[in-house]
Amino acid sequence: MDAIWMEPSCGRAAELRRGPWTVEEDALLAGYVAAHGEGRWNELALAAGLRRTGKSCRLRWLNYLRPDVRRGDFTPREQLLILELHFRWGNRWSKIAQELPGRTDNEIKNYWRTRVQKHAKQLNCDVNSDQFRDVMRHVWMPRLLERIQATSMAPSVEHAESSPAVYLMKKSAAPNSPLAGRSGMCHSSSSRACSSVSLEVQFPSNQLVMNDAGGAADWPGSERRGNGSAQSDDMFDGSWSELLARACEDGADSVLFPDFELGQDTADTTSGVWSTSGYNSGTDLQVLSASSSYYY
DNA sequence: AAGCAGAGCAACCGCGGGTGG
DNA sequence: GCCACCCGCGGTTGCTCTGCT
Repeated sequence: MDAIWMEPSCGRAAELRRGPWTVEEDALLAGYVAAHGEGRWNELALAAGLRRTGKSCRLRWLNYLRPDVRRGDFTPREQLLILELHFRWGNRWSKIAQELPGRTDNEIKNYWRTRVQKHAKQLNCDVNSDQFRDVMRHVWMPRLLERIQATSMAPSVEHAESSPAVYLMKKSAAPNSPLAGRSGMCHSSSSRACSSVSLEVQFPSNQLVMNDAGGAADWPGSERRGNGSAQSDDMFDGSWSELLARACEDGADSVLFPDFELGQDTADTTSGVWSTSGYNSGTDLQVLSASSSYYY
């Protein structure tokens, strides 16, 4: 890189290194943190003999070296949670990351920017527009729920028992709901599109720690990138993007979204009623979980 | 095979909040 | 109350890899 590496024994103030971390630097940092713990990053950088800023050390540790950091594609559950929490908190990446064990704010932020914003751009929608939010609420999120449910129902899938307890029921919007109160939400001039979706997904405590990307292999338009070892679970890929493009171009009223009616009583033992038919029938949706309630 | 463009991700930067002197 | 320092967060940049032509 452009910076100069100097031996730690050199007494002079050395050039600070920038750019990608080397294996040696990683080992130094990880070893020092293991021995002395996190925090006081500037002091740590000096004591460990790293020619890095404290900020850089902290970032490297949190985003890469931390033992519990989890890598790989986001599962449908994680995608749904990201969408859900972004509705609630906006670009509060670190806050969102707290709800996804093993995932970093940087990773989530990158996901949002590379996947979600990319597709918003493809649809000629602003990612923060009500139009795009409606598409996410009424198309993407139900589809994710469907996939989560489908995965949990597959008897041969190893993680079937870890499916989230997802309930969905029709519910009127909470009066104090920020989303319900947002002006311009009814872009399609349809009152049914004004439904304020309260989504809520409960994950078993161990759920997000495991790599449960199974079941995504045959999703149409799934793309491979990077080392090619992972297959995307991106719900916006391929034909789905085309559908959404039509939705944005024509307006929700003129597009028949798939009816993600899933059979009742067909899921795991925790399954209740879940259907997006509320969208078509003019009622609001709510996903309930056994743990807490999210109201918009 | 080479060049190009786009996607994804790691890392950096600037700012604001918190804390201690 | 003020200042300096540290930490954490969100936004941005730039490098690397892949696929396409």
